[in-house]
Parts: sequence; structure tokens; C-alpha cells
Amino acid sequence: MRIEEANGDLIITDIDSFSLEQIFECGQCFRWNRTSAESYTGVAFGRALRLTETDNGIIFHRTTREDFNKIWFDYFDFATDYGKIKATLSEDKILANAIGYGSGIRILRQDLWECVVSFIISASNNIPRIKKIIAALCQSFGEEISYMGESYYTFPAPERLAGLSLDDISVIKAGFRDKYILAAAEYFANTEFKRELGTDEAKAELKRIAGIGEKVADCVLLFGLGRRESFPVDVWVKRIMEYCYFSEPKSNEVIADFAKKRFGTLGGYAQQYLFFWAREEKIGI
DNA sequence: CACCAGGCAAGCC
DNA sequence: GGCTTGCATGGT
Repeated sequence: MRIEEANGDLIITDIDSFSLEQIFECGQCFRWNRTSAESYTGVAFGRALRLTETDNGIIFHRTTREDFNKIWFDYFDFATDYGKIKATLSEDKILANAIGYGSGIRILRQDLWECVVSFIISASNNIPRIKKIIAALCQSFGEEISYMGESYYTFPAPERLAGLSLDDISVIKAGFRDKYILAAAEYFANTEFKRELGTDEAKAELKRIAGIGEKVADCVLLFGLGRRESFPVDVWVKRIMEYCYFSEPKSNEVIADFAKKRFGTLGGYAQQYLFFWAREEKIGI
């Protein structure tokens, strides 16, 4: 990876595995939107950012080396060798095929609290509406920031949401999930989450929060706590796993156990390649 | 008009 | 333990 500065932009070259579309459309995040054929704009960790994909590399618009080192290097998981991960997973022929569709995926290292709320909202919902609800949450309760001549909104801190009433939060149209958002806000406003917990212990702790069950906890572990062995089983992953590995219906638990044995510490990466492939090609539907 | 959407909790046995 | 149902809202 190389970094050049050019009148206020950073240009990152020699990047392995980096497709804006695949990273932002693979369902792991909800605050990035396509702003042109080659660019996406979003907000993370209190910063707005526009990215453009070019033949030479990726342009990080209007940002600094300081923010790149402090925020974006980790957020985009630049320390991880995706070539090595893909080579290992490709020993499985089904994964090799899935990786052929999403070879530019990277798993973002997102904010824990934002992940908790985002995946609470994801329950029994579809991705466009998840994004809409989160945008309303940020616009209503986040802080306005100005970037490249436009307004963006940060993700509201738990302290900002804790104490709100169901009526207060009804403006975001989260439906039955509103009470879970408030419960999570109460928890995170009053609790320092023990990030050093083992994955099983961290999952058990997350599941104490109303609205967080098995699948949401797995997503939070994977995207918000960097637990790359986590393998969330949702309707899409269930369908594609049944189609590719079982040829018959199986419970989520059976699928999760199978994935743990087969993919081990790379379960989360495998899950993202399978999820992206399933949705792109509508496999098993 | 039904039915579904990156599920979860509560209520049943 | 496993299985069923209700849940808010918006899109097809």
C-alpha cells in the first residue's frame, strides 16, 4: 500500500482486495451511499468521507494523513492480508466460487455501539429500510458535520438516546424495534463494554440486551468487535448453506456448528463471501 | 390484498 | 429444550 497527497486528497495505491461496491453493498454497513458511478460517501467515527475508485487506486477525498492513520486504516482493515485469507478459503470449492463474485470485499472494523443499534434495527427488515431508519436516527439525534459543501450527521452517542421516550424516538419509524434501541442506549450509556472478553462471553453479554439474539450478537461480534471467527446465520446464509452444503433444510444452530468446524477462525470472511454471492445471484431461491 | 424483510421475545408444550 | 406467534413499517 502506498499513500500520496494531492491538494487535499489522499490517493491510496497498491491496495489488495478493495472494491467500493462490494465493501459497501455486502450488507455489513448502512451509512455509505453511492454518490457517482465510481464513488461512495459515508460517515464513520464522527467523520464524513468520499471515496473514488480509479484505475490507479482509491481517492480518499478531503482528508488528512492523521485521520487516515487514526481512523480509516483500521476501519478499512488494511492490516489484514485478504489474499492469504482468500487462498485458504478457496480450498473449499464452494467458497472459491463465492470469492469469484466478491473478491474485493473487506470486512470493516466498525464502531461497537453503532453496530449494536444498526443490527437491532436490521431484525425482520430489509436493507434499504434499515438504511433509511438509521439515516433518520442520525439526522434527528446526531451532530451535523459539514463536508465537501454538504451536511452529514454523526451517529448519536448512547448518552444522547438514553432517556428518550418511545414517543421521542418514534420519528425514526423503527417500529417495534424502538424499545430495543432505547434499552441498548441505557446499557451503553451506563456500561463500559469489556472488549477483552472471550468471544463466547462477549456474545452472552450482548444477548443480555433486549433485542439482541443469536444472529444480531454474531453480527456485532464480527463487525463491531473484530471477532472474525463469528459466522452470523441469517435467512440468506441459511438458504445458501442449505443449498450448497446440505441439500435440505437445517436449523440455524446446525449450520453455525458446521461453519465453525469448516471455516474456523475465518468464519466471518466466509460468511461475507457467501452472503454477497447469495444476494448477487439469488442462489437457492 | 396478502406476503415478506440480515430476528427477537414471550408463550406454549 | 423446540416450536409458534406477534411485532411496526414499507415495499411488491
